Amino acid sequence: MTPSALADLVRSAAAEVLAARGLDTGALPEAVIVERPRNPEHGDYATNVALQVAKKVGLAPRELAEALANALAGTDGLDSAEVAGPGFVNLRLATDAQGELVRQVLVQGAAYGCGDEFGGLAVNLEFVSANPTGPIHLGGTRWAAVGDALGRILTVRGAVVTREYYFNDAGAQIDRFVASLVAAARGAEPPEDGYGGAYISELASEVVRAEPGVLELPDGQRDEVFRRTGIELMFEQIKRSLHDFGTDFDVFFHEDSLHASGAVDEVLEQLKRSGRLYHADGAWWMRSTEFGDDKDRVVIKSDGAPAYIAGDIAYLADKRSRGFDLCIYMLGADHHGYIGRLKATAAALGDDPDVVEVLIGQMVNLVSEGKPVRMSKRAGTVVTLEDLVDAVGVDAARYELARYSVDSAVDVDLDLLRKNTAENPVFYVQYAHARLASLQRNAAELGLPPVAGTDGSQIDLGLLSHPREGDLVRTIGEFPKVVARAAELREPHRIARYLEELASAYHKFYDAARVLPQGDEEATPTTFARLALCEAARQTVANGLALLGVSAPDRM
RNA sequence: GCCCUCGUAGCUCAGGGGAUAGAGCAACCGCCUCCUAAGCGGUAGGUCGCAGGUUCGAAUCCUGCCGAGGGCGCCA
Repeated sequence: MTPSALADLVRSAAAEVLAARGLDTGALPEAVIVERPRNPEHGDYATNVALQVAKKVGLAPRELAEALANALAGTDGLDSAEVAGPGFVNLRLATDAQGELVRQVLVQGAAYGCGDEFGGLAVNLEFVSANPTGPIHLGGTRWAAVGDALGRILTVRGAVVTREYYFNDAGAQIDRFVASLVAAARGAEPPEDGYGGAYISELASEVVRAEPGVLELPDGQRDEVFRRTGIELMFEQIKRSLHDFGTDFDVFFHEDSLHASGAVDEVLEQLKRSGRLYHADGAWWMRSTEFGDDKDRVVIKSDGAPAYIAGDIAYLADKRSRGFDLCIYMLGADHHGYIGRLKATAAALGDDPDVVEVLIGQMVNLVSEGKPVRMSKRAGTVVTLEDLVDAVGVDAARYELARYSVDSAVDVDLDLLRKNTAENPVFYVQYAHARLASLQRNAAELGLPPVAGTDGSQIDLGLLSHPREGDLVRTIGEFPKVVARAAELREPHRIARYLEELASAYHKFYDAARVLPQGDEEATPTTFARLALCEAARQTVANGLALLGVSAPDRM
């Protein structure tokens, strides 16, 4: 029995109890909470529903719990239902009903954990979007790992996700980037406010190699060549490192294209016509305060040039015109002021502000010798995506960055990276998968029929009666709920934390129970029941790691 | 000054209305003639920043304060 089936069972029993007493069944919560108590004495599962509704319907919590327990007692698949504490009902499943879950995982395979509560919602997920003026640094790397995982998680819960990267390839920032390239190519010092890292001179040489004679062109033409070629080379480098990191995008959107196509002018005209803009102090302002922003925003500067936000407005309009129901932006904490502005933009465009959802993640800090290291392109202390991957590999890097809530700032310890340490929890999880894969290999070598790919109907899963077996089954059973919750809250780290729990439950089981026959022993029904359980565990670990974009190795 | 996030074991962090607050790492003591010891068991380690409030019940929700980080441009 799955946890959700159990929850349904509890809810209908509770409804019957209330109805039998002529009480309002509407007092019941939509989703009854059935959770796994941390104390095993409190049963396999426990529900607090009696505590939640007793007051509403005017009953003592324990009295209601008592009635609920009586109604549940004797239900098919339940071994016991007992009242405890202030009004909890503790439940124990019959072993065969519990083992049924293993069969479901075998049948569902890679689809175990999927759901459809998003029902085809078209989601635009924009993340990383680092400026194309340099390589992806650690902050961007965090979003690459978390955003990619979120995309996978939303997808398996029924959303149709488009992953998008917004290149800010217009404006003064790019001008400085180009000027820095030109200076480097000419062997000059980088300009004030320019970029001076080693990658700049390498890029500059590449431009010269690709376009010989560029330095002899008149300044205007020369800069144009550096702009076009330099940006293109930088793009390629960024795309390549993201791809190598396992993060691919459906759309790389160029801010420049919004200006070139006239989309910016068009949307600004539209806003003027609809009275969303006003003219003051020589500039055009958006009335964003009317839509909850802190202050009105300049969208056309007094020199006539569009402000940065103008591109954002046109970009959102573009996303909506492409049919997205929900536009998610993943931004760093230094952009939290964007929330109000982007939502106001949606409102100004005549949209529901809720089509815009901004996820703010805290910063990634560098630590060395216990002290924070300030990242600086000039000082050469920028750590890039490649640096991280070189130090620990893609799997460890992705896992490490995805296992923390984005609400908490992450400290990356440079010394630890240099040590190439094996202290990362990713190994704990991957090792569980490798052990499980190894079990299936060994079973095959013993000539046992494979469990994977069958529906397990020939196997007596009621034999899984050891406490460690029950723990493992129930932990596996939590997976769909965890994925759903991660999708709902946009919190991929829940997957990683769950996997650590699952790996732990497996390692404990493995330690306590022998799976394969030893020596001259024959395979028994228990052998097959355990092999099925192990295959269900392996499948679940593999599905979870896939959501994080981390490999599930068969050997380590 | 205003806004956002955080403050939980020595360290890094989960848990975000439920029962005796958890994991990894670090420390200490045990466990491989046997399916992968990158594992398992045990010991030790806590005023969940502080003070009020809401509730049958608060680490969790609300208010204030303290501390840390990040924002508050006609920059992008």
